[in-house]
Amino acid sequence: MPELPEAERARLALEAALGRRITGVDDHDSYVCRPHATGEIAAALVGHRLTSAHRRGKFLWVETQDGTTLGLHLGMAGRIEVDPEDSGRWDRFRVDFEDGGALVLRDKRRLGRAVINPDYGHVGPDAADVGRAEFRRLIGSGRAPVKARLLDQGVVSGLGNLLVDQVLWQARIAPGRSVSELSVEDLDRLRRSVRVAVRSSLRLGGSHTGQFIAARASQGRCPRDGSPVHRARIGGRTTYWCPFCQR
DNA sequence: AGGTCTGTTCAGCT
DNA sequence: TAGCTGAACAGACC
Repeated sequence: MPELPEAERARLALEAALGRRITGVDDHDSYVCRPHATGEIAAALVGHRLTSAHRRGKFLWVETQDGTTLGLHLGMAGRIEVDPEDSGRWDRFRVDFEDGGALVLRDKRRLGRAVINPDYGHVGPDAADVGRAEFRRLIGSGRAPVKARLLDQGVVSGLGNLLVDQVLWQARIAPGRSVSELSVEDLDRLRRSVRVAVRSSLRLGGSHTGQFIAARASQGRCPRDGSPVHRARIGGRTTYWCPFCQR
């Protein structure tokens, strides 16, 4: 379920749709395609070809040769399928190509999005390559719990609930700590953990591959020191951490 | 059976 | 103003 690594997999899948002439678009799902009226996305895309596929954090977009962009987001349960073998009631958005293939946003929960010329100006730098100075400034200001701040896609984009717990465990920082209490050394260590955890999850194939996530799932013990893992709601999300090694 | 959940956006509070 | 909560989406899983 989609965090940065799943979004990157989707971006790779989108590359298979490039260069092919669009002959039809099914954009009738008014929730997934809001704020567009039915037919608006079709009118913007039919007759064109997609030329490139991009991603920042969990936000995806493809471009056509005339400069139109189609923004896509996987929500909590979405997948991108190019040339799917079947179709069904979970296909919330569909682009058909002249060659008979298609690009589909398949999403049981309907939390995915398809938008023409989306404004992603509010989306922060990608978690995989956020710079040190930028990270210090964006994460370190204010008083929010550090977990809530890391989940804010406008600050750094790509981290979801699972990755953030993994990152904070690696950095040995308790999720409820206020960012105002973090030293520059804390912030730099946290940034290293963000980059390491994200790159590792990309390599291993998903946001669920972190070492701490296994302990979390089995409501077990900290892989580092064996302490019982605590659970609480922080930043509006269920959060697991080791109260012994995370301070 | 009812509660929870890997995401985003927005309204409404404090 | 920053930051929180709940609603909306709708199925899977405990």
